[in-house]
Amino acid sequence: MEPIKVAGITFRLDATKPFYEQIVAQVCGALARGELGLEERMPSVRELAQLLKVNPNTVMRAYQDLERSGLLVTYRGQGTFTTNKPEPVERIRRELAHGAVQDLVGVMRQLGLSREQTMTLIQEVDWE
Amino acid sequence: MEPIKVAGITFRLDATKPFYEQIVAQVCGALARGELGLEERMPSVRELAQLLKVNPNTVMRAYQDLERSGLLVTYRGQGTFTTNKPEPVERIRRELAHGAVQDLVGVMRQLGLSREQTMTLIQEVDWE
Amino acid sequence: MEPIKVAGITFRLDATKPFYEQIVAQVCGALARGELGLEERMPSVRELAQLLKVNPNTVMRAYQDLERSGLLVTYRGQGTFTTNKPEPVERIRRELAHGAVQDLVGVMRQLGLSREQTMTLIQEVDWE
Amino acid sequence: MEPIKVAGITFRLDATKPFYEQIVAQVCGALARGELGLEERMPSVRELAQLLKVNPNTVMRAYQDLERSGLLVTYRGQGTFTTNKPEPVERIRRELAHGAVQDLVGVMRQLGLSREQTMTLIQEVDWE
DNA sequence: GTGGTCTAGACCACA
DNA sequence: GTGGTCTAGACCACG
Repeated sequence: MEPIKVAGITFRLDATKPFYEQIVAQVCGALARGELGLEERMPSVRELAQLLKVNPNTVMRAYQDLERSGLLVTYRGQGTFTTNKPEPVERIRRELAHGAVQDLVGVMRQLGLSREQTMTLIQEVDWE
Repeated sequence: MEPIKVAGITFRLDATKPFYEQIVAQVCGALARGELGLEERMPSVRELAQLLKVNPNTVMRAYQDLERSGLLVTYRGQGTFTTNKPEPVERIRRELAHGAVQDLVGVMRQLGLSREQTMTLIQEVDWE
Repeated sequence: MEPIKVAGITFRLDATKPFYEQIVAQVCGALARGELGLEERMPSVRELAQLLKVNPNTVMRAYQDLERSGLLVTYRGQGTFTTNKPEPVERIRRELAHGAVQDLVGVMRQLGLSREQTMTLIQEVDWE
Repeated sequence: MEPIKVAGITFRLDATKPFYEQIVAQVCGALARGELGLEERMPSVRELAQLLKVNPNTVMRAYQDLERSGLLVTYRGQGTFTTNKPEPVERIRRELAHGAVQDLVGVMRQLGLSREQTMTLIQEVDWE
């Protein structure tokens, strides 16, 4: 519903997609856009769960996914931090962008639309 | 899986999404591209199930979804046919294209990419 | 689609309900309205099937239902005729009307509508 | 069967129509009559299946139909709830009432009965 | 715990 | 032959 800001990240959850995926995506986005810096402390699992009104297991799963991607690291007893290296951020950013483009191209080709027709549709859509 | 062609439709199922959704998408695509004409007979539920090596219930669910969208009609005891009206096909085509563009824009904005950067990525990708 | 007239009966079949039910209903209707008289010869199964472009089995089933209701009688080698007694016609007419009213009342009560509200709705609908 | 009450809904299943349609109709009715409120939790698929002594798939199909009509919403892992908006309820209510009246009028006209004769029949029938 | 997908196989209504 | 309903039971994703 209404956005929730914490530690430079703006979270906005809706029921149309899995919560943990949305958390992953929004942390990725904040890192990719530079709103969330490197080596910054993340809210704790329980803290974030409370803020977002979701089950702690859900946040846990999101953090685990993000660790697997190299975007977060957990220091035992210290908490969870964003990576100190820019490479994983860049890599994930490229992967996500590429995947999204591939998904679009898949649908458009299935519908028999050309690249030009697709570009026109993207020109017409509101961006901001 | 290797693609299976029947009645102008090419089916290719994988395990990443529900089978019935993939069947729906591929029938939609065949109609949208004109490879599957209006008022044509669809393979029977049992026949397609056997060809795709899935359960008849799975095919039936896909056919029922397509009927709800107005793309298929069934005549009692006669079988299932594509609609004789072009409007539903055009409508679905537009809906799918619009949805795919919206999904892309959502991801790109989240990553902080501009419309121009997105267009460049689309220019770079192989289309056919 | 377009109505087909034969022996005082007007047939109009659509795909939304079973063909045999529609044939039964339309023969009943023709009798109830007096458009089809008593002791009249019905078209043969094969003849009617051809006219209505349906399977002869479908017409057969309709005739059997009508025989069971006492509206038709078959004389071997002579063909099928409407009953020579007015009672079955009146009885069926009452049964059908009563059944239709019961169906309506069932739905209206389920929706929590009163008899008065129902009467108002019926007043508003086009009759002819 | 004897009626089964749960969460403000009274279920009564018989063999004359598909179970899932009867479940749909009875949930619609409970919503339309206000016996089932907005934003209320529905019994879980498995729970209702057990109560009604039907297969969970049958209940699920009913719930999915109701979701498509906008009467129910499901939250991942949380369960199924009635909508928080009154509009879909009103819309369905009108659609069902209108359809039932149309069905009645169709039969009555086929039997050659006038609006007045029909009104008389409705006056005579028990309502509660 | 929740709903969702899928299978295997039975039985029915309709043409 | 066609589609449609239902069951029993498995497995998965999500919270």
